[in-house]
Amino acid sequence: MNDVPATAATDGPSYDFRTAEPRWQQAWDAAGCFRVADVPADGKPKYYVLEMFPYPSGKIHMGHVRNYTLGDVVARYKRARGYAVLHPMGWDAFGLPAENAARERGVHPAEWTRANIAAMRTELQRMGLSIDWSREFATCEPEYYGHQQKLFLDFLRAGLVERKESWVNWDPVDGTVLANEQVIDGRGWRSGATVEKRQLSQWFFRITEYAPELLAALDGLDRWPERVRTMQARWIGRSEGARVRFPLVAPLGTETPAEIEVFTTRPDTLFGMSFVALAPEHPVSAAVASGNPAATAFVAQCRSMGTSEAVIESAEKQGFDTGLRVGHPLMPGQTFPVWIANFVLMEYGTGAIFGCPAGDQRDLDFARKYGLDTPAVVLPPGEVAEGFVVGAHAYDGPGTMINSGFLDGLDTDAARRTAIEALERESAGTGVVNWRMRDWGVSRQRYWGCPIPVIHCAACGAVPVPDADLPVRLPEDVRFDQSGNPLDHHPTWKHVACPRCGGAAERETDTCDTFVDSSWYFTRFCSPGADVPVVRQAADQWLPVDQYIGGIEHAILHLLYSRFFMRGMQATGQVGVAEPFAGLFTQGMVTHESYKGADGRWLYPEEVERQPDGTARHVETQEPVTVGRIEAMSKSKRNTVDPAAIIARFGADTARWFILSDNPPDRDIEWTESGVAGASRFIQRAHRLAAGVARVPCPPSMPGVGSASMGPAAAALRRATHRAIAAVTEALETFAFNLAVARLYELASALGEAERVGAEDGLAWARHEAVATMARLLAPMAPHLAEEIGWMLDPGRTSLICDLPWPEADPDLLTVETVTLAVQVMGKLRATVALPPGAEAAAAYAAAEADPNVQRALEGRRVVKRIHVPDRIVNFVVAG
RNA sequence: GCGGGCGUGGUGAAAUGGUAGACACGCCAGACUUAGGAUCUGGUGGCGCAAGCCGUGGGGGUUCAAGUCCCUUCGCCCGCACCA
Repeated sequence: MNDVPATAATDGPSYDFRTAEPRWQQAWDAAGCFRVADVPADGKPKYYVLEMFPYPSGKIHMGHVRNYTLGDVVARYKRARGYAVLHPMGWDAFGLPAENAARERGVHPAEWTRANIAAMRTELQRMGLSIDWSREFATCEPEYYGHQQKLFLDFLRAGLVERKESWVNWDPVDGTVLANEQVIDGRGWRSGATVEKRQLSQWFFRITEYAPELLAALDGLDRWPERVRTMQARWIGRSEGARVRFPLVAPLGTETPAEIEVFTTRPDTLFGMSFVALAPEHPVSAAVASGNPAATAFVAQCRSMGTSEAVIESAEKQGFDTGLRVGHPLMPGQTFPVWIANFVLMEYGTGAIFGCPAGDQRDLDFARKYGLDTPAVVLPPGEVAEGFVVGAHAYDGPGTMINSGFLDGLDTDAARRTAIEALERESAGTGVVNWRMRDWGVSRQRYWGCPIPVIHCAACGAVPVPDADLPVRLPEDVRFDQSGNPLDHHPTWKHVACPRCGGAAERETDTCDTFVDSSWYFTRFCSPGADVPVVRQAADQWLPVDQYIGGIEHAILHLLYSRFFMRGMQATGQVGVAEPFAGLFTQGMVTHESYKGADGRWLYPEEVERQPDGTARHVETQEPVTVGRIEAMSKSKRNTVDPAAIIARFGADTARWFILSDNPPDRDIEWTESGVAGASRFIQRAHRLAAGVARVPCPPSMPGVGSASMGPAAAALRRATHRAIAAVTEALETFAFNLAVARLYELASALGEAERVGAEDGLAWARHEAVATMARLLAPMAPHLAEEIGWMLDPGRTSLICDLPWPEADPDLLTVETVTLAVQVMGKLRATVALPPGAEAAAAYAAAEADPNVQRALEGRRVVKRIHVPDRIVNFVVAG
């Protein structure tokens, strides 16, 4: 069969993504390609792909484009590999920005949120994501948060929720509690008011119950980044040590404890004690302050100091001598002073420490400043006990105990154990494991959140809302024209009858931290329409999430809370597994140059044009522009590029292709005009190559590889095609999407070369095979183009590319005719030789030695050793 | 301070201990043209006419062979942090 000569590639229409992309999106939708059942019966293995769901701010940003493109590549690839793939999308729709919009623009949070969702849904759908949109939900709708209230009550009944007093950051102007992150230099981030510490009654999830398990199970999360596991482990913060009680020599009265309990990881150094230091918020500090203006002033001063990094760094150790003294359980008759110190944290341990200046630099600085003792107790290896004194630096390493009574002569570890035994014998302390993590306070004095389903009754206390009365709906008619929580100000909403006694009672007006909403949404996706939080069968089918993808910024809180929530849901029988996310991938950020105008204001990229000489000018004014750092896109720096504009101008496939190319997905990527243009050119080129092939009908039969009926160019193209299958598959399996892109560029180049060969036996068939394969390999990354190419090759087809199985490489075609071996002399490259694959060592040496360059390098030298790595390298080791 | 990561061409980056720089951007030269955000071809780590020499932040080591493994040092980035 004769091939029709290839026509020039430059004619014919260019790829019109503007019509093609919506066409294929509709085709996928009409065919229901990406829908799966809650409990499928098709026997396929399951794969649950999830990207962190977006907050509906109104527009998608490039971080979303990257996140959802990465997830879509995985979802489409796994689907082609024969998995039943669950790939849903929803909205993390509660939160403060909606309330701010209400205050600033008078639009109701619900209205604002729903409009944003509608706008963002359209933008996401234009990306051509393989999402089962029938599962979509928003956390702000009662159909979601009502079930969350049910979970809250289940957790309450299971003892995983409790109400307790706690210190909070209170913004007196906004009338609300602030998270630590919302307190900036001691002031509320919105109001600017000085934040007060208040003790409030709050609802807590008892996440500390699971601290040991949340820590231990990290080891099993072998498809999580090491970094994230380390961050979580540090957050949970397990440390072994002892609690030690020091009796007050003269107790302050019956209201105040008669002893001070400290936590220490170094009970071995108890004989090195020089003082006790209390946190300013410690009850004993408060008791001292109540009768002592100087102490009161000191405590107030500590409280006013910010907790920001810079402040801590520069803050000097400061203390206040209370005049109190404590006894020592292991040193009868001795007493030590009790100080209040600004460096002791109420949040960690017991809020009190014993100071051992010899073993802790902080304690040493403090002791030196206030003239306290600094007894040495640990002798570092190689030091002599006689005359050993504590110098400028505390020693916290291992050593031998001195000046420590019955511990003398023991090494540090043995002393630790012996000291704990002694403490326990004296009933003065006990060995304990201390955890840094604290319970999760979820009460927020906000309107736009999930109402906590509890009713406060003067007679019955906090009474759960009966299940039959769920959901507790947010009232729609609320006002945002005064500070504080609108739910509190509502004239009627909170006034209800007590479900237990029928008396007058009040609803809880606090709403849940929005982290609660995102702690179980992935379970809801398994059965989003159910009238219970989750259908157990559906949850068992899909969970855990096989691949979760999102930003590193959620490495701790969101992921830890979700891990806790799954355990709670397991304990209450909702789900069967404990870990929500079997695989986690944290993507890098999308960055861009930043620009500053002559007036010092940030400029958007579209306001700036680069000059040929590398400088930049304002598009309109032509004033010079300063090119700033390349950093994460952010509204404040205005270095953002709008995905909707990019998709309108270049198409979704171009945006997807660019965001996948160049950089590995876990690294930051710089968005550049030239990069996008390059991606766009490839999309057009691939289309053009396919069009050139589609113009010639595909011969019906496949010529045998290497047979006389197949020419060398055809054979080479077939090899390139099958190498591409193997290489792209490997790249997609390992999240090396940038390499998958590179391998497809190579396949396109091979097609281009074949195009120039002209007529050759078998080439037409090989070109069809190459293009058809390229379409399928492109499909996870540039799905619209893939469908378009598939359609061009076979306009009458009824199947979609996205429904085809993943191609398999023919092993016979992965072999090569010759391999190039590097020939080294003493490790230096001297030549390369071409040999058939699998050539024996003798043949390799012979070929190498025949090379003139090698001969010159070996001349006059004695070969003492020859190395042969098959198909790789020959190395001659010479003497002289 | 603690923890993690990263240093490779003009740029983004590749590289099971085995030819450093795949692929792309940019640049250079050429071809073509219905001048397009084209397309196609060739070239492009440095020095050198060449043979060749040098080259993965610096220094040392292991090895026939090191970007890769080990030690050390410098620089940058991210996270956490008065954690007892």
